[in-house]
Amino acid sequence: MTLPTPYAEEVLDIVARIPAGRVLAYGDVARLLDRGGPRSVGLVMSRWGGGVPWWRVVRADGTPAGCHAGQALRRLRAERTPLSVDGSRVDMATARWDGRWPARS
DNA sequence: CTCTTGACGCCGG
DNA sequence: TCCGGCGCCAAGA
Repeated sequence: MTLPTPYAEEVLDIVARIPAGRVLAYGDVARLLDRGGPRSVGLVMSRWGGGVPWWRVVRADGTPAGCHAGQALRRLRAERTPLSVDGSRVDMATARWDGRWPARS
């Protein structure tokens, strides 16, 4: 297991800040960093995503990525992330994080 | 420097 | 809605 590259550190930092109950698409992370692309982010998550809330990063259409789909859906549901009616994907329209901290009461 | 590899995104059909 | 195809970008060989 090689150490995270500087770019990877930036990606992981963003992911670590996603509030519970909200999500980001791979492409969103890249745009917030204003660097790289969706695939680069995916590559980082596959190698070093284990230390951050990886289930809060999903595809642009709201479906969790790859082999962890089942696990991800479980966790998302557990933290009350808005899901589609059939529960198979995240409701991106309401769950997408804008990069700002949640409004507190 | 070139080529390949992905937990991706978008645009048709 | 569900595919297929092409573009995308960091990393490593």
